[in-house]
Amino acid sequence: MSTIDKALDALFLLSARPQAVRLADLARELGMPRSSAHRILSPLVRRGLAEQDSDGRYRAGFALMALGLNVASREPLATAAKPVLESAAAELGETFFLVVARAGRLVVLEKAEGNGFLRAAPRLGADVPVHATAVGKLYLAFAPELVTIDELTRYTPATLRNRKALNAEVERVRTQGWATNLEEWQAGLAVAAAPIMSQGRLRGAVALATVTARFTAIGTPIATRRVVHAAEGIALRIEGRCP
Amino acid sequence: MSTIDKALDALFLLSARPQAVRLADLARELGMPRSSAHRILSPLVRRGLAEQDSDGRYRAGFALMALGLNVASREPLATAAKPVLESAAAELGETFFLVVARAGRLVVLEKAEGNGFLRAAPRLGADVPVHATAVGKLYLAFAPELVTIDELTRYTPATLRNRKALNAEVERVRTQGWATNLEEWQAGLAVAAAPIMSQGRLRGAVALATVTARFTAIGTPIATRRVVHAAEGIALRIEGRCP
DNA sequence: CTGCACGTTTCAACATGTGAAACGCGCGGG
DNA sequence: CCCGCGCGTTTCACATGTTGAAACGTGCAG
Repeated sequence: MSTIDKALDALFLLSARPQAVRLADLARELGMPRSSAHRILSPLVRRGLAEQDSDGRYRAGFALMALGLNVASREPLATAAKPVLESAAAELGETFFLVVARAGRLVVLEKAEGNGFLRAAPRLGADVPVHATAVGKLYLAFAPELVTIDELTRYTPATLRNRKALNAEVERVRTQGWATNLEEWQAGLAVAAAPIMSQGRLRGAVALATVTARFTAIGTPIATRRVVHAAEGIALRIEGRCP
Repeated sequence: MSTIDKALDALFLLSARPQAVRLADLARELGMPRSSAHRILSPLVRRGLAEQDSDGRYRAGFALMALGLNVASREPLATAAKPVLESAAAELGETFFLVVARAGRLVVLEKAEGNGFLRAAPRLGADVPVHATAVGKLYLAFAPELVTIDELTRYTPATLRNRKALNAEVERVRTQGWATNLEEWQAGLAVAAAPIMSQGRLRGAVALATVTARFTAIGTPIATRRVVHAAEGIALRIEGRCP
């Protein structure tokens, strides 16, 4: 294990902790003496990736935030999607977001939240399961090689938990061109999603997420039409055929 | 310079680049042979902090985004501020955001954007200058030890560029309890900001940012009253005295 | 085919990281 | 008041990981 790996271990550990960590604890968890942990942390602190509060404890630093946001803003898909998501969210008053596959996982890249008191508020950069979400079904239908699906974890009673049922659902998604998720991941959460296709390949997906009650009030036809429209709008934008 | 420093150099360089970088270029910019750059990158790639596209070029990885967002969500001030910022933004239709000082610099921690076609859209995690912003003046007035101010860069004709004028302005801000910035940083941008005080200390600032024309239409009294109200609301929330 | 530039791998020389021990400090109990 | 404890930090002989020229395999242009 290289020195860099050890530093990254420390960095990930700090980032995962909600509160500041004492050097002694951090050293114990990393399996190294305090002096080594201290030496490893000092370059991280110097660059602002880690910080030390007044009583000596270490926390993740703000420079991490700036680094991470550079990643998001660098994605042309995210910048293309933002206005489209916003106008869709403003129109229906519901949350729309953009999800893409990276390294086999589904990541929330951009979002525009609805205005409800109760509303979906996905965290940017957060992971989303494959087999229990509308976006996951789209990827399984149109680009299964881009996602890895380890096990069919049961999130709710509605979660599809056998391959046969999931395959049938994916087949349906492929023919109809959009996907839904009715409380299969989280109780009370209903989602409609549409694929963003460009040059014959799946680039990402737009999803509309809301409380099940409001989803049924809106109606599947209108919801799916709206996400399909948004996805097509984004596809046009990334192809440069529409400003 | 330690190995970790070199890895961080590479990481920051990748993050700063809008596009993928070739190994040879990266090695040249870091002043090291390609083999060293390659060895340094491999742990970064393994952890997802860097990625390689199909033609071998390197880019910043998505794990960076997740790391950075952990930092933001860990801040109790940000979570406390979010609903307050949102209701203020919804009420006036203008952008409200939360700024705090970290490591001597002013960082945008949370935001709620307005709904105008032309609107302020600060980037989370982005830096803001001290001497040419409303929030900077608040920090100079109430917690000057938390910010460093290197030189009075001239951003616009309205930027305060001599210490005497700046000190007078800061003095005025201290007595009135809020600050404004009328195109001192960016042409066309007007801001009103109020301090979030808790336990006698400055914890951050709420800012309302909009186009100058709309700012004058709203009027300084109303704008400042709204940011002061929002700042006080956030202060109550972080003290746990209000849900 | 030839030449070039790229990303990657190798390995002896050597710079760099390692960790037990010690330091200075703040704290709480005897 | 002093003692012992645990903390973050510093030190230094030792050994481990890093270095970089060179070579390899590949893809591409002439």
